[in-house]
Amino acid sequence: MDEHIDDDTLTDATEGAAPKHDSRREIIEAAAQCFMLKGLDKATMDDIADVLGATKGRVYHHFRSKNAIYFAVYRQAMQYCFDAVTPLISLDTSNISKLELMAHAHARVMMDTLPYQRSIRLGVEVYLRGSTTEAERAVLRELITLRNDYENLYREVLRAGVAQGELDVPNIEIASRALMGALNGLVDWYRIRPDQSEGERDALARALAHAVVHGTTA
Amino acid sequence: MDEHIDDDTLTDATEGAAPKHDSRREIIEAAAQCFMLKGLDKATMDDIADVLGATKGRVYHHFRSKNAIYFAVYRQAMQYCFDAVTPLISLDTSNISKLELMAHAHARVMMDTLPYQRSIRLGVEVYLRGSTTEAERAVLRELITLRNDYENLYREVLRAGVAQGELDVPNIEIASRALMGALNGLVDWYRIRPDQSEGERDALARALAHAVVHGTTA
DNA sequence: GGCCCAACATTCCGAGTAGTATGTTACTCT
DNA sequence: AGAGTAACATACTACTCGGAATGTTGGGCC
Repeated sequence: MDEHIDDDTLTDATEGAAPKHDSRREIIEAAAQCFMLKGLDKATMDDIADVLGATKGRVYHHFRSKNAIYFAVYRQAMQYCFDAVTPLISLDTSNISKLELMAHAHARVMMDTLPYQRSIRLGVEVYLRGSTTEAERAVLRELITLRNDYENLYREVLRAGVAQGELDVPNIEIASRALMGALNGLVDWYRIRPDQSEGERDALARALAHAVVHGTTA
Repeated sequence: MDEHIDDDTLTDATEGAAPKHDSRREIIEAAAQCFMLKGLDKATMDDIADVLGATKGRVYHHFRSKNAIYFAVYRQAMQYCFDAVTPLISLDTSNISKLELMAHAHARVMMDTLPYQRSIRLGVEVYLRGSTTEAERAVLRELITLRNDYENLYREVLRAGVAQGELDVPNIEIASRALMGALNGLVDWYRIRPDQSEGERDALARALAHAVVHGTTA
């Protein structure tokens, strides 16, 4: 009767190292593909199932709702970002080069996990407006916090860089927003070309990292 | 029988200076509001009509489909950008200060016409995937071209600035993408606060313009 | 070898919604 | 003044899609 929902279908409590459910991951992957291609609303549960060569039954066996899948995709997308950038913050280099390394790594993640990143870009707050349960809103708040924590990694480096005199950032809050905007915007214009090599993607990431850190002035 | 659709419901051929249909503008305005608040799919035709205190009849009298409204919103959003930035490109200043002025103006437009800018951000290509008519796709291509023309304004200034030695931009294409990404990202985190003054919004735009042009290095 | 349950597949339904068809009003033009 | 029409409102339909209820199967377990 009290209806509290906090099972792993919604919270997806950082499951152990065990592969556990490979099927779950496949569903999340398929969902990310569909969300990227058709949008959050236009992508139907049948679409997701079709990608897997299955039916809705399989999807609903692992996720209780479409929103739960979206949450899982969102969480996975953020996880990719953390995994790529977190190791860099403890590096022993100047803050400016650290910042560029982080930007480079982030750009790489945007390209390498494009379906996930595009999916979460299609409106975090705008998707699910009003018509959601309190349990869902709680998960959403948690995801927003997760994203905020990630952006704080950059703010910290900016702050340290200013303190060290390496960086000149009049407004750290604005600068970090600009930084993330420029980096995340990659998913809007980047297109996967099958003929592009690993080196080309890396050069692209490097160029973007340079642009966001050094700006355009001589 | 040949079914060619190119009336102004879709193309909205740059109508003369006459106010002509004020009702049309009101519908576009209401639609932008709804799209921003609920997303392109979740916002229903009834929602749009409700904002106007009217019914679907009025909306469908002026627009033949929901997509047509979205196109109109998109076009209007781009028009706002052009109106604010175009006059600046003929200014007689250095390219670097011109670039900053353009960025500043763009940031202002993002804030001042937020519903429009947020609407067109909710997926231009992703919205309408496959299930659209050829006539609609033609309009979409035109809108993409429009956006590309706008971004070319910035590329031109960047190119000129590099030629003059004022700017240091290794990759103009990437730099322009980063620039637009940082500026457009404003609509993702900017929130209208009724207590904020004109000066505060202007300071915000100025700070963002500084950040995107000068980067973070000392 | 029967039990049991996870992991699906099948079937169905009802709510919500884009679009249509038709009715109504008020204004203009002659 | 009445005919025509722009500018809506009302009423209705057809269809999609999320979700639930139920059926099926294969493999571990004792």
